[in-house]
Amino acid sequence: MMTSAEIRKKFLDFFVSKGHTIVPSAPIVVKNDPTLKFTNAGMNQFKDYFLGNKKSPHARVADTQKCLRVSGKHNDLEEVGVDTYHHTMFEMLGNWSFGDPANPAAGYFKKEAIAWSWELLTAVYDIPEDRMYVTVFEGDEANKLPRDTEAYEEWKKWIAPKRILLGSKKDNFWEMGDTGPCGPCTEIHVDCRSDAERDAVAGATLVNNDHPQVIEIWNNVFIQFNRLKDGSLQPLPAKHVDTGMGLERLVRVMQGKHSNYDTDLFTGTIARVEAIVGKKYSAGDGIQDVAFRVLADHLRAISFTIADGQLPSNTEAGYVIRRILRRAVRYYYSYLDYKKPLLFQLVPLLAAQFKTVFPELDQQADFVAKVVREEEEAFLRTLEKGLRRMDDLMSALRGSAAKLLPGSAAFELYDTYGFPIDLTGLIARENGFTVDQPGFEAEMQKQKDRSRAATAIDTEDWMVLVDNPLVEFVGYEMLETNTQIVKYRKIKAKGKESWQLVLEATPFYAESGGQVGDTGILHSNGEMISVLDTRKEHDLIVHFTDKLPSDPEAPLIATVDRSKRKATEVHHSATHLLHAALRKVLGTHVAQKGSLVNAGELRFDFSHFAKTTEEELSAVEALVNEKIRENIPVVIRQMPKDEALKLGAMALFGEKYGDVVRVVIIDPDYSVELCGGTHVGATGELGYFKIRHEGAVAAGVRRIEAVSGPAAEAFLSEQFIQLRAVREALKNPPELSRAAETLVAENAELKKKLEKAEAKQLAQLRQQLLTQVQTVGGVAFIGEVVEVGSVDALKKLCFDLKSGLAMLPNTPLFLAVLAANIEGKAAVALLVDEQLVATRQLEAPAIIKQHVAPLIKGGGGGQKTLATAGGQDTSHLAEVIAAVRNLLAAK
RNA sequence: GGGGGAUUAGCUCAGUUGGCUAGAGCACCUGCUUUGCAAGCAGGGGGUCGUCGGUUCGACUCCGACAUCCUCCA
Repeated sequence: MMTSAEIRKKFLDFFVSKGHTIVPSAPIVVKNDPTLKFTNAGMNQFKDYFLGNKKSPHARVADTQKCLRVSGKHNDLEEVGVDTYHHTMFEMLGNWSFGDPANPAAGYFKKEAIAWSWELLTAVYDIPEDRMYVTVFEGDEANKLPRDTEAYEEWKKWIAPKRILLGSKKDNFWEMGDTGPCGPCTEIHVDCRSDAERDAVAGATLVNNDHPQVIEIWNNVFIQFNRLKDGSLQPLPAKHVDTGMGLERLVRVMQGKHSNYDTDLFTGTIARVEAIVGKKYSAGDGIQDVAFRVLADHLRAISFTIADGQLPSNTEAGYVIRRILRRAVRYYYSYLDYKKPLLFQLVPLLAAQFKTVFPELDQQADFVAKVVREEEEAFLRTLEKGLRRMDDLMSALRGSAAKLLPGSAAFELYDTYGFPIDLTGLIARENGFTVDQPGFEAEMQKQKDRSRAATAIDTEDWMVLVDNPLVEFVGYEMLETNTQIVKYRKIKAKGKESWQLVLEATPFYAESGGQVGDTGILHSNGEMISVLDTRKEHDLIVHFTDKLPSDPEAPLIATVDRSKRKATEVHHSATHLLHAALRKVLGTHVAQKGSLVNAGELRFDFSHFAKTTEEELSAVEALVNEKIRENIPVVIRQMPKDEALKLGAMALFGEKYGDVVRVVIIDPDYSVELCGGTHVGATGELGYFKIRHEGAVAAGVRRIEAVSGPAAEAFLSEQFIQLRAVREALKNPPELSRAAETLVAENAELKKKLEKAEAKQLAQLRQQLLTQVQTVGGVAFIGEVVEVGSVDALKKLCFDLKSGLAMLPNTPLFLAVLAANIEGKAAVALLVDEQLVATRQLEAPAIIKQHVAPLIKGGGGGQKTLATAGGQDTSHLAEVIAAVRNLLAAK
């Protein structure tokens, strides 16, 4: 039996023998494509070739591509692991031909693609012919699409006609979007059922019918049309082949298994999980078996995505990773009864398994495991919190007859505390409750509607002014150029209208590699239009503006905001110097994990396992500043990627296949990086470099915030001004920090002394008041206007009378009222004996509100035995005392 | 980008219509007790209640902005 590694290798070897170049898998995380967060098909990294934006350096290419699918019509995250053949992360084997009308012999089309598919499957992989079916596009009159007779004829050379099935537009016609390159495809299906089953039901009837044992393994797409906005099809001059074969399914067929999880791609992980949790996987439909499959699947998605540079987070792509990871935790927590971090323990095994295919995981295995562990621990804490909250909710409802947990409560748990709904249901059932599921769904829908409404963007069609333009970025050399609009479109978001423009030649740098997009001005016939931002869409440079020139076709002068660009370049070059310095000081394990470069500062995230010490940061700063003073010229060169790597260039994540790269060299022995950004001419332009802050952003990831150039100057001078102000405030002491410490300590001591003195004064006042006790209506009464410094002191004084009054002989009941003028405002405190409250309904807050507050023009309240009041009028304090006294006498 | 929640002692958290003299447990310090496993008793220190504004006689509490963290949705 062939191992998965052999099967993968035979695929690649086979296409090498057919003149293909093998390219590495693109990262699973996608940059510069607003429509896509993750690579979800083998063709993603070649999109620009199909769209005609770019020309491929090789006509024939093959690879195995890491893909991730978590949503879409055929792949819902919640379904993965429930069945035996859907995955979040999978490998797509593919072979491509990029047609070139100028050199048709370099590529190939249907004839070769079909013949080679057949050869590989039958001669190399030995899959029996009588288990295979192929489908061919039947045509679609409504869409004016012809039947793919060409593919049909090619297949007839190899396979019995009864095994060639016709397929509908849904299954056998492939389109990237509503417009653009498209074409018919032909799929190869394999029937893996037993002979008895195959005799009973004809395989042909099960093709494309979601049968778990009759599965599609290979799709060959023939891109031959371009669909226009009006729906019509134009034949493409350059025809392409785009194929994809899921490795996991292929291996399952070759190894004769009924489940992808029984192949050697997954059995290692499952065995390790069995050993850790002490339970057995039995390949069945039970929830425990689902849990094993979920872990085996999700581990791959999480590990490879983190290795490609995407950390779990609460937005966008990072959030997808977090969700996958949490789903895995949920399953082992609930169904394998394992309450500790588990996934991270599996990372080394997976890394070793894929060491030769996707070495990036093995190279960062420690880092990935650390990130996963941290994330697991965080979620387990969240679960604990949720469990506590659930207990509260249920004990509040315990008395109710229905034992129904309201949907709003379940949603609150989910939405605010991150507590998964299925776990809520599980625990509710264990406690004899049910969850109002429809109520939950309704709340969820409300949230979705709200979010969607807030982000609704209405994008109109591109208005194309120039066909097949020469779009070019000229901003490396100049900051101003004559140009014109090539196409534009209107965007509506949150009731605001804005415009996106594509220019023929543009000096505007589009946000990329952490460097922010340029801003500036477009001059058109005396009109000035502000460019608010510049961003990339695939390889298009899109300018964001708030209006459109009155004549869109008029020539333009495009001018970049020079000072902002300059300050940004300073920070970009500083980032390279910093990166190199970190590797020199901390070690070569330092790898870039994220970067932000703008006019005001730079932010650099990198992998490192300990806090960077003061000494290390100083050393980094010193090294960068030394390189600045050396005034090293910044050399930028285009060269083949291999040559750049030989030079020691740090290959950053986010690089796709493509031969020529741009390399930024600041002293070949110091810093060599692949980079598309803009830079200063020589390091001396940075002037000075200063780290402002260092901290952690995630497990094993540190962040440095720093400034250079004018921003550094401004930062230092601001710090200096502050320091001078402090120094002056402290009367220029010889040792500033000591003086400040002494001052703080002295201040605390004085405060304490003052408090003591005030307390003593209050004690004296208290003694004095206790000698002035009168008896009113059989109650010991103190009523006095006093002089104290604060409302708190008055309250304390009044409260302290309690112990003295309680000790008076023969007078078990007491009442005290004190009034004071505090900084021009009236303050009153009233103390009532507990028994007095009970027997005569003399509640302090009531007295305060009804009898005291009106006299001082204010309000008040408190507890039954002690209440306070405040007011603006201090002229009736004596009357307050009299009023309370009269009230006591009357009761 | 849009919601929800949180921020109180070194740590984990209470604090119910605005007015309890800002609290508990753990940790810390002192003393007592005790030769034993997460010891007991008594006493004590420690707080700009995230920041800044506002409302009010009075704000930990209400309102607004900001910051940080958690969480869901897009």
